[in-house]
Amino acid sequence: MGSTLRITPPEDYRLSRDACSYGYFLLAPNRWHPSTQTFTRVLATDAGVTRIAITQPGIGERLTLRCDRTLDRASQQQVRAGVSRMLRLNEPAKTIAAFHKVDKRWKKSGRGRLFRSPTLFEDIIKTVTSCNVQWPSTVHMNRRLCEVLGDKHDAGGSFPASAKVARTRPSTLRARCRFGYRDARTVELAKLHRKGAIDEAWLEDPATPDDDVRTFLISLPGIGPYAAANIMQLLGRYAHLPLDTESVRHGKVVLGMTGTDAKIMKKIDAHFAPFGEHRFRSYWFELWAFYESKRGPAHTWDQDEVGSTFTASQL
DNA sequence: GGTAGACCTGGACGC
DNA sequence: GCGTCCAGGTCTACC
Repeated sequence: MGSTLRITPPEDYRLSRDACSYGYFLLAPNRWHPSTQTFTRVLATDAGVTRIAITQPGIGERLTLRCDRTLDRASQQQVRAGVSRMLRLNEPAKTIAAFHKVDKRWKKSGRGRLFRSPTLFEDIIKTVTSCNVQWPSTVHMNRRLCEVLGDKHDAGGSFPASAKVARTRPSTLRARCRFGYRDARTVELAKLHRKGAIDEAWLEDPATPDDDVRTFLISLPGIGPYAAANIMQLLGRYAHLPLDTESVRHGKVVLGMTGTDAKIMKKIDAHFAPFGEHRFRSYWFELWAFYESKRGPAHTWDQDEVGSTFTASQL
């Protein structure tokens, strides 16, 4: 008999739309179940590891979190905080409306929130695992990382805490999690996080300028311009675009751009400039709409199939 | 400031 | 089954 928690989301919140909005919802330990429209994941708390299952009966209605073990008050708070961060429940309807005012294309569907991880550390590591590989490798690295280093649960491992990764040998990440040359960089990132050198409050503080955040992130091992821009959107800073080969494909195929890859990236940057501080969301939902036009709505995707085949060249 | 090449892995391809 | 090539972003050395 486990605990059941309930969270009241913003009035426009729709779980199937807002959870299935960014690729990380497909990465371990996250799992979306299309047949029941349920999100599950194994989550570590100070009191132990639990599997949570999140459902919502309808738009704006309360989210139900079913945990497979009974949680004490402190653990309940940790679960609530993690789920709130992951599902962007702190983004009220009015900030989404502000985005729709700038980019009216998404007003009807209501898109605006982007899925992320329960912790910044997980977002950073997931970003590193998405660099210089195709999607199936990112899927594999995250699954192995949870299996090898996560707290064990019948439903799979949790995402490991920075303290655990910091104690891990780079060779373990390389040999057992297929991290390749990202091994030492990942351990170094974990050490920096564990000792408090990555200050989430400062990074999320609206008073901290974007340029300062970007400069800091690029100073971290394994983080370059693409990864920094991606982590910034995960932090809620949407003014920069993480430009990669996928952006170039989008520029060519959807926007009809021509020229070298470098020129197309500059054109994309300029193309989305009018959306200002909402730039990334306009860019991303355009990409997402393209994927959904090929594969159907994201909340219907089969996770195993998408995990093994989802690459831009196959769309 | 710009650029070439190395870094790893997994998949595609040819033999 | 084996070898080769390629895609992917970051980092370093070099101009």
